[in-house]
Amino acid sequence: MPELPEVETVRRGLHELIIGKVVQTEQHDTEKGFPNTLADVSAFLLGATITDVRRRAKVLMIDLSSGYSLVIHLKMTGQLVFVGETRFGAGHPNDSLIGELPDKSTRVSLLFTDGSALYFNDQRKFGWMKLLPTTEIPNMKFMQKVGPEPLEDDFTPQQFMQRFLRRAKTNIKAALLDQSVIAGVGNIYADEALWGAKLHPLRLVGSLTEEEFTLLYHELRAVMKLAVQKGGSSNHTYVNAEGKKGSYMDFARVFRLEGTLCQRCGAIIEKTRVAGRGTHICPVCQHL
DNA sequence: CACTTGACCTGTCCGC
DNA sequence: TGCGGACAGGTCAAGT
Repeated sequence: MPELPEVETVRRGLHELIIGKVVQTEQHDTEKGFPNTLADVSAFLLGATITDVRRRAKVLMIDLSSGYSLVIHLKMTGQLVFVGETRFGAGHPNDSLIGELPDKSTRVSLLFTDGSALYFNDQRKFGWMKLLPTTEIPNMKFMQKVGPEPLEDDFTPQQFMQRFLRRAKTNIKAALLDQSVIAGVGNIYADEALWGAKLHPLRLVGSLTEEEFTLLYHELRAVMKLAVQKGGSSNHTYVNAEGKKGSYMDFARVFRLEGTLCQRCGAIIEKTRVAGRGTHICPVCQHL
């Protein structure tokens, strides 16, 4: 499911909904195949108040008054859904895509003292939720190597180009997806940004001109900003903190549009495979 | 070291 | 209607 815009949408929703809530009980999936470290340290979870909800790259952090944080990666199919003013297991927003919670893909349930709840659902179990001291988060392996946030105001085209040149001999799509180059880009927004910059995904990073890097920088930021504004993109699994979908796909220009006409030149959009991922291009605009 | 590929899981869709 | 295989918005460990 989620790339930076989707995770940011979830973060904003949770920030509105769960700050100040006090954790009363917690249940988690103990099946193998779902990695989490909640069991060992639940003493730092129960009775704690939620103080902040943050994001770095595609990782969410829910800070607690105990000095610990829930650190969450949704990977492909993870969802964090808040259910307000109900009892455990009862009810949900009327326009939600989510049925009654918890359900068979619920991995973690957090019940708050006011009767509301937060559910971590994950069909494919790639996602994870860990509880660790807030001060330890920057020491996580992922945090050590992850690249800069592309939407930060102080992120410049020069930085952008320099980060990519670390991967000069691979193709531009693989480099965009590499979290150590730039944080938060995934398959949707990689394809959308490459179309915007008229770059073929197989172009070698080292072959791009400074002008092409600058254009890609602006296209990537524009696409991600629009997606945040639209609440992200939704397939059948992505939902925000209220269980609702985002509308970016209404604005997509190539992603999952194979067989339709390129809005820029009228050629037929094609789907191929690059860096092991389904890849959508306009074969005319985005030449090698 | 840089780069590519397979593995982790479950569900769905598509062709036979 | 059933079955096999490919594939799904991510990342890491292993391989070359």
